[in-house]
Amino acid sequence: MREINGYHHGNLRRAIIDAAVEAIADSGAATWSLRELARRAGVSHAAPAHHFGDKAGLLTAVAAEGYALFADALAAAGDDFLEVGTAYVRFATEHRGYFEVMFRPALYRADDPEVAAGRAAASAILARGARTVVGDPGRAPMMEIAAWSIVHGFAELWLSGALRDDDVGTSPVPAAREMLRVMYER
Amino acid sequence: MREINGYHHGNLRRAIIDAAVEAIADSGAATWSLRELARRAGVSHAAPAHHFGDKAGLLTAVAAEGYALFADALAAAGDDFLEVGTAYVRFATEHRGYFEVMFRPALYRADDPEVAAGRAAASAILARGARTVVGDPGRAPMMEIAAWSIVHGFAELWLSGALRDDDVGTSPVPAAREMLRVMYER
DNA sequence: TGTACATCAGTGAACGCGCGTTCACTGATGTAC
DNA sequence: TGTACATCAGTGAACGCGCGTTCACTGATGTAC
Repeated sequence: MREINGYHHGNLRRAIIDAAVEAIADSGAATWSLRELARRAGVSHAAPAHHFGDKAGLLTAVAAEGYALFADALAAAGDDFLEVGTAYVRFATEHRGYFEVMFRPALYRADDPEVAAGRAAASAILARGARTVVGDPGRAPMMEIAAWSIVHGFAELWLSGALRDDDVGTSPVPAAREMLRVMYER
Repeated sequence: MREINGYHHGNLRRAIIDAAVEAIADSGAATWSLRELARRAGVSHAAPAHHFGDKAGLLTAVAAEGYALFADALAAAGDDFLEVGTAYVRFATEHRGYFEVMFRPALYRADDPEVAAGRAAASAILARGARTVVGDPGRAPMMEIAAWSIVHGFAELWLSGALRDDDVGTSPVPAAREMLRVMYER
């Protein structure tokens, strides 16, 4: 798997998080045990607890890292909501391991400061993008929630397989872009 | 709990499903064991396996019943998408135990015929409603997916607690109706 | 109406297993002198 | 440069526990005669 130079792993924390994200993408956030994850990462079964305490601690780290990556991905898309919204769906589908944890706060410690900061950053960038498709400013708050809902809903529906029969299953990102274009382009 | 007349429970299947839906609404679909559920339902620990085989079997029954209830709830809302969409969010928030299972097909046997029938029924009613807010017929397929995404996304965001800071948390149904009005009313 | 029997929903003891947790230990690395 | 020591990431054996599963049994109900 990863190179191991001697007794110390060097990147055990990294290896465990990567294994967790991979396992979640494969089969959900709750199907595996810490021991199974340790096997997957090729480390001793006591290592995950050593670094993260318990499963919630590990998933808190996954959520924190996920929100940071998510904020970066949205920021890189610019201001235009068609681009930001497409980036939202791209992140969800290409990093479903992170995404599935991030939006299931019962799995982790949602009040963790690093998680909260990442979530706030992502939320601000998304809201900025959403403002570009809000017409009447009096309707802004609801239009922003609608914009968030549409990209989030598309992502969740695709991840759950619900859109697989609608010729959207194979390439969610272009389909999402097309949906946003049809919906928002004037 | 429920009345038990003698040795035979009479409604053990019902009691187990109800306990499952309640447990899922409380803390997610994967946090409990069949033994814990049996304790909750006040039956012997072997009873769930007796009726459903395993957890996937039980969750298949939950999904099947959920889709049937869901289709009924959507049908009762009529044709107007503002009503159907609002009913979608109402069902998700008032029956989150069912809803959370229905859209996580990894938890159950998604190819179960009863599940498939209920899902098809619900989908048809939702699509009929969505057609009332599609403008240009050439854009219909994508507009229908957008309409589904917006109500599904709102429901998921509310259930995950993501909208709790936006003054939407306490009463999701009126907020959803308002969102749909702002988005779709001409 | 009464008896005998088949059926089957539900029970509860027993099992082997994988789990999280604990804890003494290992050994690589950094620092003081 | 060399030695001694502290630190700490990571190990692996051992534990008690709750789990799913099995299986012989219980007892309520329906049916045949």
